[in-house]
Amino acid sequence: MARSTHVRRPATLASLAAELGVSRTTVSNAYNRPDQLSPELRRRVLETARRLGYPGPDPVARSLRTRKAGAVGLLLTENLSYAFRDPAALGFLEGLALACEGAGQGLHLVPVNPEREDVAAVHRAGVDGFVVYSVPDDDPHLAAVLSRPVPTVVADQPHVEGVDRVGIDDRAAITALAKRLISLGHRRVGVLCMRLTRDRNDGFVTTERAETATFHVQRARLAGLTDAFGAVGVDWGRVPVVERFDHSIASGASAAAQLLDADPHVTALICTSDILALGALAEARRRGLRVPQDLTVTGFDGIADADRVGLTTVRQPVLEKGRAAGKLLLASVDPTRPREITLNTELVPGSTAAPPRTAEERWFGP
Amino acid sequence: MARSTHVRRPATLASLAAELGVSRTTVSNAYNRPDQLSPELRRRVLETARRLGYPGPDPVARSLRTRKAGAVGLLLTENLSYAFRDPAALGFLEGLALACEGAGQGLHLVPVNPEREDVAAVHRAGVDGFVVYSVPDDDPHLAAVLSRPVPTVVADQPHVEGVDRVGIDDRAAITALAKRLISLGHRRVGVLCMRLTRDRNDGFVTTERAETATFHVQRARLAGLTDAFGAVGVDWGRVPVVERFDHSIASGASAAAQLLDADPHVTALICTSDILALGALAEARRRGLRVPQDLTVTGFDGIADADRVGLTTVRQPVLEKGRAAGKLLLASVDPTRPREITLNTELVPGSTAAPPRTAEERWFGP
DNA sequence: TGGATTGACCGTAACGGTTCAGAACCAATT
DNA sequence: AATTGGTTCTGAACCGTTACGGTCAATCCA
Repeated sequence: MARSTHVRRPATLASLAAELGVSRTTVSNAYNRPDQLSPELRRRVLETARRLGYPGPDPVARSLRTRKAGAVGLLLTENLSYAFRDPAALGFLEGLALACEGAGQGLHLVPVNPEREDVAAVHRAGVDGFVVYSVPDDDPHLAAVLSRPVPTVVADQPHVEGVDRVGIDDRAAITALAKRLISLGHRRVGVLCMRLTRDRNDGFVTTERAETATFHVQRARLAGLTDAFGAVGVDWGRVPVVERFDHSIASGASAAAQLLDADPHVTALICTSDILALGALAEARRRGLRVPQDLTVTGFDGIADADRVGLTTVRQPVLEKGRAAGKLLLASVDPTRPREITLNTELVPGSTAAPPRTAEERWFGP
Repeated sequence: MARSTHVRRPATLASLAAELGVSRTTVSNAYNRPDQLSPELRRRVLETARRLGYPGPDPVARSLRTRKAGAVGLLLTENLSYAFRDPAALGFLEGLALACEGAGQGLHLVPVNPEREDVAAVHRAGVDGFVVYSVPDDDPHLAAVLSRPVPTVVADQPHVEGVDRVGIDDRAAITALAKRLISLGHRRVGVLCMRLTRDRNDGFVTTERAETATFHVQRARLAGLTDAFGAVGVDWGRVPVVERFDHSIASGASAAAQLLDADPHVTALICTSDILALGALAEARRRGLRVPQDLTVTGFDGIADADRVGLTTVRQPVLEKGRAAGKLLLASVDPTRPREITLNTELVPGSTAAPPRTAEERWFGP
């Protein structure tokens, strides 16, 4: 297989037109509106194009003129590469890709380094709109996106007034999970959560920090837990909450260790993500704690691996979320579209939650 | 959090300049070359910009002028959404994203429908170059990519003269695996392979079809097997090869079933991908065949799930491949760059390969 | 037959920037 | 006093295309 010869970049629509002795409009029409010129002339145009090595209208110039880039930008909190490792993000991406594909739109992943505040990449992206996936309230990249005159849809977080959004009711979802644990008898629980702010803070979380977290989703989930346990008289100020900046199984394990070391009497570890919960399970195993007999562990998201190990969790429709975000964005011209989509979640009973052992059982076995 | 007021689209670099009574050049410099104007004036420019709701230089117009889009295009065979499900593709994507990120380049996923021959999306993508991942020799989208005057790197397949490429030595890699099976004593083997052409052909593969497959990688792998088994006198024409269009565990299972139904005496199933091999394992389990005692199964790729089940396979560095492709593309200006990168593979012994049972063992147990 | 319609094509004006070669000005040096 | 150098800003060309509003001749219809 040989590659066709490559002219350096001489041919343009204008040069083609000159060569043919027709107007640029006509050449343009040959490509974009075949019905606007005779088949014979069109054939000649296309053939001359081939002969001159003209690759067809330049996409960038076209975009400038038509004010359409044919692509949707995607902004993520994490490094791009991270998105390909986190199952929930991946599901979202798949759904978004599906929507884009359906509309013939490209998907432009914007390269941002979450550590640095370099916002230039956002300004450089030639896109017709942005989907912003799960970033903190004060993300400078988000601000840069919003400053651009293109429609934007936020997925999950944050809530921004006047900006379309798709997500779930995190607070209600985790409240339902908490109520289940409460009805099982758990009162002394611990919480593992994902990062609450842009700054790293691996360790225990004060009530104030929990309430002022700039990651809305985490804030809402913690608030949901406060709701549920507060309603049955648990003093939330005394509930240990451990935060981890990195979202990984190893983080979950170390957070669980830190929490269990500090408070060995907790009967349940409530994790705000499945990944953290998988880490907690690993740590429990390492300590010889049986789940759920000795310790209840719950997650959030409903990823495949959670399913595999029978994790008690909340399933959210991540793929559907991605697709909804894409559709919402692509429907931006339609003033009757919904401005906010809240998807349903589902409690997954799993097998990692059970009633806590009584004091007696603790000492004498079940 | 409230969104800043949004002007419809009045402000442009020119209007800003007019408002300020300076030239467009100066406004442009305020954004791109701060050292070219006094700090005071720059401050005024930026402040007026904010006041007028000017979002900064339009990325598309800038791209037109500078001839840089700041993004790399990625072309895949499958639907975009598929890429997020196939572990090998995912690893590649992660590596590619890493490379792009490092260079501050966006990653533009081109939406192609492999069923249709709609090549327009390729022409519409405003990118500085393309990475083409694993497409058939005769893919029209690839042809469209090559017709564009931008650098291109092909990953895996096909081999195109004059086009940079990164991949592995599929033929040698699978030959090594085959030799291992041969040394274990396998002579009667079956093969499960991925699609060989753009057309669906679920079923047995003739020698001719294998040799003329338009998916170069599959062709090379089958050829590698022919090499190895031919060398020990196995008549390759008699070796059953089953092809599946869809790449999924279910496909692997059904292909294994089809093969085992037709030839129950094979002692090993050689699969050209781990996914297919996982399906073969499932089918073996369903039939009550113990692996590796009753049946040897091998894969190719070295995905995480293969590792988990101890599959005998060939590991290829998918992430590294993606990164190499990205780097190669981004180094296109450098004439001393390598034009082709062949990465190393590694035989993973695993635990799904063992010597075949003898006829006696078959009847009387091991 | 004559007015209206249609088909095929064209000229001009954007689209919104960047770039480069200077101009204007001022201070310092020769 | 003339030269040099540096800073700050400008004018005009250019990037390659498509939208818009035509022109002009051929065809249609009653």
